[in-house]
Amino acid sequence: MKNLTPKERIIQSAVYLFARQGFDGTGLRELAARAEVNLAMINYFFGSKKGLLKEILDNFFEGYLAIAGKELAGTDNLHTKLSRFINSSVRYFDSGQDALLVMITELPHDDPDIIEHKATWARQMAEVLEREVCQPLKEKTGQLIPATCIGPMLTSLMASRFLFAPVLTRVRGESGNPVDIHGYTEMITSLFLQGIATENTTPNHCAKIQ
Amino acid sequence: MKNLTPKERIIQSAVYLFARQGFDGTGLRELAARAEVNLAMINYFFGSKKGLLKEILDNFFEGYLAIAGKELAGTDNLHTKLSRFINSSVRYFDSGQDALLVMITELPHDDPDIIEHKATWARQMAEVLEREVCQPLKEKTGQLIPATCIGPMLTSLMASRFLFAPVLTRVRGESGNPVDIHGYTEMITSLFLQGIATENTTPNHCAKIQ
DNA sequence: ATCAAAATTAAACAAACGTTTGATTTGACG
DNA sequence: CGTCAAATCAAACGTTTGTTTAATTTTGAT
Repeated sequence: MKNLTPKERIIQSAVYLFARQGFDGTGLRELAARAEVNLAMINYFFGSKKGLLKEILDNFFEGYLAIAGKELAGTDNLHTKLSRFINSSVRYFDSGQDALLVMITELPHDDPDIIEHKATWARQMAEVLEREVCQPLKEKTGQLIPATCIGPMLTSLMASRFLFAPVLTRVRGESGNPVDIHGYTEMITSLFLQGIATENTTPNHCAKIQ
Repeated sequence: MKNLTPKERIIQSAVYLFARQGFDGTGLRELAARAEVNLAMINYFFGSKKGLLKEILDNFFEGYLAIAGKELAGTDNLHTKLSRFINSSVRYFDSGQDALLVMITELPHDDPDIIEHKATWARQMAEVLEREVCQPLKEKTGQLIPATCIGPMLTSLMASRFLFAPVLTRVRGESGNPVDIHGYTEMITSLFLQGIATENTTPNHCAKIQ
């Protein structure tokens, strides 16, 4: 922690605190203390508290969009591409759970400074999905499902474990998470591609979950 | 609005503001002004700001749990029960979008006063899911998928449209939502039960999941 | 009409908020 | 060594925060 630059320490501490207390629920003094930085440095580096939030959101979206661009592009079949995308995304969410939570909890808020910022990222993501998922889906199966539906659905689905994590640890008590991150990824992939199998009589009995 | 009791006006205004600005981002004076109520009445009725939040969360969870209890119980086959549950839940989310957003954005926060409260509701929900979904699923298909996974997955999936709504209106520009609430419900149901169909030639498309 | 309980009010409280200022320290380069 | 810019600091700015107090009005039952 101490080998990081002050700016990095601020971001890291902010992600940690914003995820647990919310953006408005975290004071800059508490943040400065945790980052072991003088209070004034936050405004010095980021201009304002909102500027700090913007940088955090940018960091997250940049990585997420890069994954979408990389894993969904190409001429492989949709099944494979989506499988790859879910794998990388869940790993990305897992490696930066706090940043994911900050992104999601700030998602619905309508602060004019922030919402256009989020919309810009969402537009780019929708573009990729439209081109690499929705179009092929339409051509192959005739399904008309807009990117502005499939994006939120996929993201929410993949994020569910992390979004509920703080509550679930209380629900399950002392026993740890019964499903590891790999099992979780398989669950999401299987669910998204084949749905919950409610019958075993189906000819295509796909991979048993877990 | 004015035919509501002061207490009802406070809750209604709080849900509205909390959904758009967050719990900590909303001041009690702004809230009191919107509810056309004296500032002190909030603490008079709810004890504290947090007490108000608890009541909002209670209202939401009570309705959601009731739907789960009603639609998932019985001896109908899983497919039918889940279909019913998704239908009712999405309608419930849609009719109280703001309350849903408050619930979701407050979900990850670890305020000790609130988190046990949320865990209590989550436990009850997990109980219903375990009994009515996970057990039948195990018996019929051999799938071992815990309620603490399927609950978050289902809830997040159904909530995705509303969680992203404030951003999506900016993404799509002036054109309204291209998918109405009925189409959305069908989408979620189809996805959850059958997955995204990536092929129109169905037989054994179950590729290796990474 | 009376009276106690409930509801409503204006005013004040200390604490915490985000931000700014101006001085001081640091580190690299000529 | 001197210098300039970046970095860091303590201190204070004016607001706003959630909460409490005490007084007042309204209500409903006797």
